Amino acid sequence: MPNRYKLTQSYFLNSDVVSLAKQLLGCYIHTEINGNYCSGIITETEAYAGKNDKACHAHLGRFTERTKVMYEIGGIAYVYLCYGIHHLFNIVTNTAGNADAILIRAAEPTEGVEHMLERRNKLKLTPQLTAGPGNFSKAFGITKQHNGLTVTEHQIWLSQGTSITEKDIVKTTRIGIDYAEEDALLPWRFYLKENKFVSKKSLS
DNA sequence: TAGGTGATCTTG
DNA sequence: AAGATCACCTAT
Repeated sequence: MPNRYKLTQSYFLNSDVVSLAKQLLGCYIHTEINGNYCSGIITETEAYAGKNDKACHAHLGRFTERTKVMYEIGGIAYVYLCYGIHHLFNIVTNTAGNADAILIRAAEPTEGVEHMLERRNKLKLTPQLTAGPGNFSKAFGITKQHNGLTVTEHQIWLSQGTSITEKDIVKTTRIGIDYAEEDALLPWRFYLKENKFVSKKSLS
């Protein structure tokens, strides 16, 4: 694996979840699960801004068995089951009590593609192998059993990537949150403009 | 474009 | 205790 700087917990304590969601683009994500090492470049993220965001599971301080890890200190995983099938991977950010999180929606594979293909039951590397939050998590081997684990040590960790500038980033609305009324219009989904490993290109 | 899928949450 | 909901994906 390339020698890169691992992102430490302090990186995830940023109180500006929207700007951090952008900064994660271009960073590497690594997993080593059941001995299978994989890595990829993060290409698509969404920001969820805690209690004041109608699209966030922690909106209005909702505190349940499922959402409780969102209130912990930044730098841990929030993984939950969506539509009965998909394990969606989020990184909790900010200091404890804020419940901010960033959904990782897609990545471009760099290492361990054979493990991704096997987990996804595919033969060829195509964008849909790792684009879309359910596909991404499955390819990288992330499941609900990683809920609450740090993303700065073993099993799941991130490292610095190439620097990305504003002009490389598309900002658009988040997906699948029509119930969030006016917050559904916030441009809090970010992806790398020239990258094919993205779940859904915005119109225009 | 519709249907599968099942944990989670809300309501009665 | 039951029904609605859901940060999605795949194949017709």
